[in-house]
Amino acid sequence: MELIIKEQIAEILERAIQDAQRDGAIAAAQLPAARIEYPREERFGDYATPFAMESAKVLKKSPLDTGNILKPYIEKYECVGQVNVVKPGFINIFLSLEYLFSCLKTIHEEKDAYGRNVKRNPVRVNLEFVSANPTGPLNIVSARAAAIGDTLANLIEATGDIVDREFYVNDYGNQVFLLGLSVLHRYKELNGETVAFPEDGYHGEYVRDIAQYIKDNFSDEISRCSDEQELIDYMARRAVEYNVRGQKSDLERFNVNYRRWFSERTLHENGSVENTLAHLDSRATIYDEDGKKVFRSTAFGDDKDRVVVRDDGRPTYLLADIAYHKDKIDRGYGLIIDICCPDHHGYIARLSGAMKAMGFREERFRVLLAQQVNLVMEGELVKMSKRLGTFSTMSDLLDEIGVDVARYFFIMRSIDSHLDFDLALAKKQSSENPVFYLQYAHARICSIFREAEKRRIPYEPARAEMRFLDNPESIVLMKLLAKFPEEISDAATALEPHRITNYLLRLAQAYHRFYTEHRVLSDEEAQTATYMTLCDAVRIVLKNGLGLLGVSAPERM
RNA sequence: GCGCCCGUAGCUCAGCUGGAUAGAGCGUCGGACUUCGAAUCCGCAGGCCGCAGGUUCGACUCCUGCCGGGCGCGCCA
Repeated sequence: MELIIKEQIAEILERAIQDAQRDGAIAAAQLPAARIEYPREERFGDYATPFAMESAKVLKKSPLDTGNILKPYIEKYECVGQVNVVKPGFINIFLSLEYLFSCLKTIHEEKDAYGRNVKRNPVRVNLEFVSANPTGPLNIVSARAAAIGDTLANLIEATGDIVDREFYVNDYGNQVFLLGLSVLHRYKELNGETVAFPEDGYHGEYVRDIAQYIKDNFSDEISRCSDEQELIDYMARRAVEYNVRGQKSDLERFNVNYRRWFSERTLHENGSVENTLAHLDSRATIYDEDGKKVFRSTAFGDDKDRVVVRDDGRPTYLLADIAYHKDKIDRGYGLIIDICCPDHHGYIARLSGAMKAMGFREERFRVLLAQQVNLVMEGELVKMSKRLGTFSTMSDLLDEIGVDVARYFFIMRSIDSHLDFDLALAKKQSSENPVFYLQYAHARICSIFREAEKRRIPYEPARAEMRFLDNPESIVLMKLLAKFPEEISDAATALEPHRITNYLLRLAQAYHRFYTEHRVLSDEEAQTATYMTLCDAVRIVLKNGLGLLGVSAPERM
């Protein structure tokens, strides 16, 4: 059974047009594609097409006439209810009650799998997100990227593709050196030495923790370091280890699990960086300038060429990152998605330029920018800076408001918009949070089933009858349930996870409305069976939907 | 100066890739529990979609120019 209704309607429309042409009812001309869209208002219909208007010129017919000709051709299909042709020339299509009723059965059959598609030829997708420097704990922006990335991965998987979640660890270069230097300084302090703190060092309190951790566990190995340089390297390596472990556990707590943690260092050590340079060179995109190697990124849309090897022979960060992305290409992914932080957006042009230079098709590389998060605390803006050590960590946030609320809040806004995250509000008014609204709907349904059990009312979906569902509240609810797979598909292709939170909100709202209007457990057995079936379907979809968001669906609250 | 994101109800934001009379939550005000969970529901009020042009049957949506807010513009990562 085809799950995406919109695609079914599109097919029906195509066939209707062909049939009409075959019968000579409309001209056999080259026609524009029959687009399917959603009417602005529900009362107009479930789906609409502007086809009659768009083909007016070619057909030399008024849109209303075309619409009326097509109407019977569309109406003869089982899943189509009413078809209306209105004012400017829209053809509005309603789904039939029979069809909606049949969707309830589908939901009960598929249960946890409802909404999930199976593809014969799934695309392998690489989704890289968070990829914060291993120089400290994860902050709030990383938390947003984590929620968005993981949810997006869930959505793409639900459409039938295969997603590898990946975290790129920048465990190489100057920042790591500075980290080592800072830790060494704190380490010396622990041993009673006093020296000036490194200028660009990391001031955060956690650096002392790392120093203490190293002192507690690795004193022996430290005593074997022969000089300062070796000592710094050692500190850096242990500190990275410590931080990555911390980041990993923060993310796991947040329900985010990676397929792979990719170390930048390995690219330098196994020759990938050099190979990538040679590869780019072989494609004539590298030139020499003052002893440096420069990538001609302007040939691929960047506004400036970029140095990839310094005059002292050391590769830049960009070259390693290109090597990393070459590695992804070589692993055979059909789609590569990066979610990066707002302060990296100037970087996108040169990287996607490199992808083009390596012959990777443009539309198969997507970079999403997870916009900034302003943490607001009682009306005050909280500044976040790792360097200054004045940031609030992701783990602090989870302590404050919990995983469910945090994930939901980060996902509920479009990825493009800056997010004002009012911590005090999220915590204080938690009972009025949208996430609780959704969870409440779920718990409420579970409660009905507990009540039924108590009263020894059996659950008999087979006895459900369509006639009890012919009322506005049930119809709205069934339409939403039927559209779940379509919502997933739309959100996944647009790479916009926030659409699912909006959808679930509408579903919960429709359910609460249904609940106030209709008594589920009544003396009429067939009606009870019908409404229990409907409620169960809502419960399944809520649970599956919340699952995609990584938010729990409690049975009682 | 250049580039990216944003500007929609008092506040926070949707608006499904150009469609019909612009929506929701919170907040304000007014209603609804002897009955399956009132963490709920119903109703009222609230708008020149930043401004000005352009594209067309039709623009919150696309183009151009301004105004305002945020971020970036390293051979740091």
